[in-house]
Amino acid sequence: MGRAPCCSKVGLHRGPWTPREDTLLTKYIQSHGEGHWRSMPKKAGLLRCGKSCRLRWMNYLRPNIKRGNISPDEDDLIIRLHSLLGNRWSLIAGRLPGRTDNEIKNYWNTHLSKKLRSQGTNPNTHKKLSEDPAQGLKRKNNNKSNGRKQKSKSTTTTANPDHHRRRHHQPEKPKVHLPKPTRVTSFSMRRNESFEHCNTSNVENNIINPWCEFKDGENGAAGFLVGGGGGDDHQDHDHGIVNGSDFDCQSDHIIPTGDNTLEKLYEEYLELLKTEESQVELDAFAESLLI
DNA sequence: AATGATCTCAACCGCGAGCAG
DNA sequence: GCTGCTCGCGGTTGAGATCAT
Repeated sequence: MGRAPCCSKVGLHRGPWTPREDTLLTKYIQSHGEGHWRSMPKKAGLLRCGKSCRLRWMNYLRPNIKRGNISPDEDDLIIRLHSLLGNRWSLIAGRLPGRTDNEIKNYWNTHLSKKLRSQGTNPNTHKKLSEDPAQGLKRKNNNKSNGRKQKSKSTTTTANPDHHRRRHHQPEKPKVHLPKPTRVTSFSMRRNESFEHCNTSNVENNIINPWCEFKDGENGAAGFLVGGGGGDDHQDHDHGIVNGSDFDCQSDHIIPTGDNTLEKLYEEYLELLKTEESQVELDAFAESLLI
């Protein structure tokens, strides 16, 4: 890719993972747990850098990762969360059990930003393009494909027309405070502690409603809402948030994306927007994510 | 069927934060 | 407080897949 490697990788494999490498990594982690990424490849017999191992595990090999088939509800939630959080993919992924931030980021860049654009909404600001001085042209962080000639087929934009119509009947959203991106860590965990030491407590506690946690303002707010997403580097275990892997087999009944849970989440979000103090509350909400 | 254009997404990168010494 | 190491995040890349002509 043209850039110098971040560390010495002489003799290391790069590019797509082979089934054998996947097996080696999976078996190693199953018997030794996560963590120690730097030394892991050597111990596992892999000619990969630690970063690559971690990425592969977090995004593809972990149990309970959902692949593809992003539902309209998830679609909707991603857009809503993006309007609130911006490009904080790990936080957004933390709200979508089983999804990784890399997947959501890709999905946003390849599908959702186009969809919003085709609907006359600036995907960066979530304002109507006609009302947005930027007109969706000022961009740096946007999908590079935006600069490309778009195909006339707009299949990716119309998976569920009714669904999107509903969204755009929403009242005009006030400006949402988007805090500067920052690393989010809600509580410390010793680096060499395996996640098994802390993740189970969340499942046992069965924290389900993140908005209650948010309103609560106690540890749970940071602990849960700070969704160190699934992501290519998801850090749920650090934050004690609940996501797909933490849900384990319970995820389907805790946050089934097909039922009205997502709607409930958004309804509560809308309630915030309706109030006069919504800006203050949203600021507080956004900041709570960064605690 | 061939070819070029465009899209998708797995994987890579640099940066910055947290932690230990 | 400083330094070095490790990890996590978000942006970017490019090979392969898909589409249009």
